[in-house]
Amino acid sequence: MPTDVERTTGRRRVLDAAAELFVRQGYAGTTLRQIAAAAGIKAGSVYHHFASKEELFVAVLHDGIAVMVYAFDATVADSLATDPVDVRLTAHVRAHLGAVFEHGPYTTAHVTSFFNAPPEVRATVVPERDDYELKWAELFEQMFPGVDAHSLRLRRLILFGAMNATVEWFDPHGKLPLDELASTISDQFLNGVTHHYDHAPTTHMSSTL
Amino acid sequence: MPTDVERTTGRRRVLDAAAELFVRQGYAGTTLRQIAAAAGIKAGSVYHHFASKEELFVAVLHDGIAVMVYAFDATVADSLATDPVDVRLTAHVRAHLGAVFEHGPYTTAHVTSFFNAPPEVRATVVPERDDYELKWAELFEQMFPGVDAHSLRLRRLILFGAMNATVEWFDPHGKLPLDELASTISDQFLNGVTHHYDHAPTTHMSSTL
DNA sequence: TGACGAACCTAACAAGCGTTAGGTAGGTTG
DNA sequence: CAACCTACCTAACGCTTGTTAGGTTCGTCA
Repeated sequence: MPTDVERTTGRRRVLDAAAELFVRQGYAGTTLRQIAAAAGIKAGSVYHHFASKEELFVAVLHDGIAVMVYAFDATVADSLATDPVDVRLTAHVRAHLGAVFEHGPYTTAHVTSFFNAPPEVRATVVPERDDYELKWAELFEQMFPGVDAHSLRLRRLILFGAMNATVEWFDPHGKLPLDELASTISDQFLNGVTHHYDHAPTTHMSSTL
Repeated sequence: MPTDVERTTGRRRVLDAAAELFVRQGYAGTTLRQIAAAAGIKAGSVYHHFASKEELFVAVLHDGIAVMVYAFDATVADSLATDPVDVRLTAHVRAHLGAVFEHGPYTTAHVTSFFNAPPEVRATVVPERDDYELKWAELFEQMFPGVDAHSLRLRRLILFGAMNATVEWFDPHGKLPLDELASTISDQFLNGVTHHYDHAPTTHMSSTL
């Protein structure tokens, strides 16, 4: 039973192997010899497909964002602006998590190893990253028209943090379905914990010691 | 005007320098020569204080957790179990963020470079990490007594994700005060966005295209 | 005064790193 | 058939890495 890496060939196989290793070990922590071995070739042969380790890494990050952008756009195309906010948000959260957990290690690699990457590498990917963030910003403006821009940005970053941090604990092959995770995060974002078990928001719900 | 690193001496100075570099570059991306240079000594001299790079890194992570635990316990001591939930949660969120942004780079280093660290290093710190998580788990059980354990764990992980991800975008020297960030995250967690600008939760708030 | 330890230095080590040059096997195309 | 391309290999390069051994400086303390 071949793994995803073993099924593919050539350039794509190197990318797959690299992404998987970058996820766990980061950019600096992953060697070209490790990548080559995981792809079933020798280290020098990597240079037939990529000019440098840095270029390979950038290609992985690039693909990671592309998956996210595609998932976002597909969701926009699938949903109506007249849909209830909770339905729309859940769909987009689901799409983002789907990009992270269901489309290979590319998006995951982006989430876990972008921050620690060398500045030159980060600079290359920042514009694409901003594009994706802008999509969400516009979605939020549409969904929450009354809220001021600063506060809305803050809330959006909080949601992003919650979504991306799932890579550190969520197991896509575990008991909890991705759909459920998505709707929980969406519900949590819109209504909070309080709403869920007690209808008096915010004040004095537990007086037990 | 000496920086924090320049003020201290010896072992502590090495730790400070190391933590600061680990934050930005991760474990593998940071060299002993960089650390030594930032601490104002030579690479070989680091071994007078630490037996290996790994031990130095573990020491940084250890201190990072210690700061978090201390902040948590201090908050418990300062607040009453009869306080409203929002007050208690805000205080704990504030304490966690304070640990990250106001007590040197130790906790930040822990947040940004734990995941990518070599497995042996992670294994060393996991028990201490679990202790801290357990404190939060118990706090949550106290604050939200009606909610089932699985759901509560999920919500807690979502909050953790939101809090820890702030290291990637929040500027402690910027316009937004840490207090405000803390109360926003706390409010977001308890009540959600919806509650904030519209009292009809969850359904159909925007019908604009 | 002299012994001692803490804090640091210099100089080097083996191993591993990213990278390169030049070569080979096999398929495709004129 | 010859030319060429793609996909790899071998073998090495210069450099950096974590680490070590052996020395120096300097304050403390008996």
